[in-house]
Amino acid sequence: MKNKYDFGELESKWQTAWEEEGIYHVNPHETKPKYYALEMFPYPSGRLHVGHTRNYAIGDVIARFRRMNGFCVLHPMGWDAFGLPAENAAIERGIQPSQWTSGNIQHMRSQFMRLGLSYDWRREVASCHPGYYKWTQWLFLQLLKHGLAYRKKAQVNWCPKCQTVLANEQVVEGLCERCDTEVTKKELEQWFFKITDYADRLLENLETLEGWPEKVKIMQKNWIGRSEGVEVVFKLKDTGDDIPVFTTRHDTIFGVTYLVLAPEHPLVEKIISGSPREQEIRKFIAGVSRVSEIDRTSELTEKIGIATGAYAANPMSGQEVPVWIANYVLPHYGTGAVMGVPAHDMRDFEFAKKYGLPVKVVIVPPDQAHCQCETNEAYEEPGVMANSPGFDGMPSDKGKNAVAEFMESHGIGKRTVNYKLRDWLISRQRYWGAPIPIVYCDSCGIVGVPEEDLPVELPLDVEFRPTGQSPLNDIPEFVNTTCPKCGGPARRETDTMDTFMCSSWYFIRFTCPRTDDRPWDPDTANYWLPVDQYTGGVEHAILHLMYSRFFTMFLSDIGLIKTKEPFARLLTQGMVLKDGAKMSKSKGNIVSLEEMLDKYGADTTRLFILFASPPERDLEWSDQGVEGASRFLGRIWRLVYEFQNELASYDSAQRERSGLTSEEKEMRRRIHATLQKVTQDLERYSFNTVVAGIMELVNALYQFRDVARTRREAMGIMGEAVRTVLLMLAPFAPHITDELWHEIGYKRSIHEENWPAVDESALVETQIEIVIQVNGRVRDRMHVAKGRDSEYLRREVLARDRVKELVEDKDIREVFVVPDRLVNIVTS
RNA sequence: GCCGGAGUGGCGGAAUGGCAGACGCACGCGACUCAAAAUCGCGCGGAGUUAACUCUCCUUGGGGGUUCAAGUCCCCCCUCCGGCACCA
Repeated sequence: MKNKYDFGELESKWQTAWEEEGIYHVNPHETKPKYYALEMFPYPSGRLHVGHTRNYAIGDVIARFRRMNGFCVLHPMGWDAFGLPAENAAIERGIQPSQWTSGNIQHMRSQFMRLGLSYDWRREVASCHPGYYKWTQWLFLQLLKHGLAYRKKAQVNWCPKCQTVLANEQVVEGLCERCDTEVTKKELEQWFFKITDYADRLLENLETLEGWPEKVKIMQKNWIGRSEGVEVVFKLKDTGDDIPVFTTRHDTIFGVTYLVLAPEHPLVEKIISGSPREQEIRKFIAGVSRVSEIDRTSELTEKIGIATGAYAANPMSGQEVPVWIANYVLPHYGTGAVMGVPAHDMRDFEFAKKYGLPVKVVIVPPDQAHCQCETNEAYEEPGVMANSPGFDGMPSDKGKNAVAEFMESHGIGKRTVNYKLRDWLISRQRYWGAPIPIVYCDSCGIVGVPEEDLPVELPLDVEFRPTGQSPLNDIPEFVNTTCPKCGGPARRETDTMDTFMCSSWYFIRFTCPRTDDRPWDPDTANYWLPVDQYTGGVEHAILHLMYSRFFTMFLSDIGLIKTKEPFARLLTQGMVLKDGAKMSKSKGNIVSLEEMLDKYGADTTRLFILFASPPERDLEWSDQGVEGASRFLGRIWRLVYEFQNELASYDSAQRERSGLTSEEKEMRRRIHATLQKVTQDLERYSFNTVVAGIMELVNALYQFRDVARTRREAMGIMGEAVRTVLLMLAPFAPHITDELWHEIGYKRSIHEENWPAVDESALVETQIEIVIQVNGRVRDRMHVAKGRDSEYLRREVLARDRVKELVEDKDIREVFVVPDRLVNIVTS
């Protein structure tokens, strides 16, 4: 054994050995309970950074801990390999997206290896592989078959210079992220998934996800944005057209003083054409639609509107109110028309003040007898209805029900639920994605590619023209095909799928990564699913995690899997910061993972990351902290080195447990108390305190070295301690622990060992320290036998000289005794 | 604006309502060494007090409260971080 910890040689040695022996390979097991540990698979951007490392280090500790606890652990890794950066690389460097991606995957896989992560690499998947995206396409067809995939016109972000569609994330402050051209909007036929059909279930099921952070559940809840209200119909005065309006405040219906339509509302055209102010209004609408949706929906944007000259009748009061058009009404939410109640809605109030529209108070605060007719702000709280014939005096919450019932019984409105959640637009005018398996035929229309013809393969050798258009359009062999129905000439869909689609089911594919006649084998998938522990960044709290839930619900509805929720427990780890800020190239505060691995090795890097901060909190990078982690591993190395011969020859069978000295007993107590704490802390993912606990034990062992040398029994305890330390540390620092495990005489890998059991008998303490307080302040302490009752403790404490001195001239009012803990004497 | 989360030594961070500051970093001292590094050991919130073992007081963003006892529970306020943001 070397006297010095030399991580470089040792780490690569074990990585090779583990891979050769396949110790992390897993298959369904008949008797062991299953455990599916998963970390979010990365986009192969080029290299892993320390942020990734944190994610994967956390996941690896969880997987290894479960494995040692007798679970059959599925722990796979793969690549979310489609996406835009590959196309940018193609344009910038003239390299094929596929080549660029596979080069990155190779490099990053080797980085994964260097980190010593316990993956079953036989199960690796890449979403850009035809064997994978064949089934992504197949899933698209299932959605199509069940009426959940449909096509409609939608506005998309369009860069006139690049001649292409941009995703929202590619629009930076209204400009194209690549060429800084102002982004415009364009109507295109797009594919959508009807995720809104699942809105209620996505919301309701959140309550069943006990292992999810509250924060993520709230974010999803807000995103779904369910709101209950009524849809009530106003009639246009001249034409008699219906204008349905959605409101959650139907108790304020008598306070309506105007109606507003979104500029995109279908009735707008009919109302304005031929009106005397037609030109003026058209100009206004054009002005509004020029603004991007992001700016338009910002609260900061000034509310502007224009009167149409038309009037509509309030179905409850019969009162006629002017119809306006305004930028603050959104076409996609509710009915695209809003009733204006300035007295009880801040936005309406602001708008009414600006344009001189009347304010009519119909809700009075509960504590006010009379209506306050001069208001300078909207009263939005509940109150008592007023100026509402037939409903006056009703509390507004009751009034809502009464109004809704009245509307329903008179056929002028009905109760409705609205959601902020919109259908999922999955079309991308991109090359590097899974092609949408659709064919357009002049006689048959939209035709799904037959399942047996999948995959629709992406041509790999493509030319990127500076037009920025998807190169698929330029490949006649791809575009031109025959209609699967009629055999006539047809065109292929050239759009590809949103990459979130690829990542919405990969956790199922991992259960059967090489099955090629179906997406997965149901029995195997049902054996493994759901994922028991999912670990990843909180940035995916909404999109990825909600899409995956949607897919899982759909697949369970059509009987392809049993589980209704994909991830039983979710851990969202915090960011890695340097100098208080997120690492970024522009700030120049990047910590290079490669450098860390070269300089300190994987074990130290992992240990530091897990020790520096609790997993869900942000982590401040510290080079000195890394030094500390490195020093600790060196300390363990030297401890084992010092006792190697003795440890190798004293196996556990020779361990003496009776007739121990008090010092020896205390050492054994510490070993098992630490083991107990570490086990508990691992269960609750408190990795930083686990490491701290092991450090404390090692510190104690350094103090115990001289005792250990005194006799055989003591050395036996040293051996027990070292073995326990190595086992506890194995999930964190897998290389050094395996090396030392072999150095003390074991032949099998430490990663195939079981988690040690706490010896309860070692924990029994005979003497206990009792804290003595006077008026809540610690004034003394004493040692007594464990388990003494309150009466005994009270007597003993009051008999002490120190206590007598302290309470001398005062009356003792009360004495609180917490057995085995503390005594508090309260004096007057 | 709304919804989350956090605020504890010089720093990262510990603490089922029961000894605040575990563990690590930084720093100081000692041992080893010709010397340095590495290592091993000791100390380390602040103020005061004692010749000394000591003893006392203050201290978990600020202010109130509940309790024998509060970093922890309740109310109000401040700061920082994250998410949402005209959703009718």
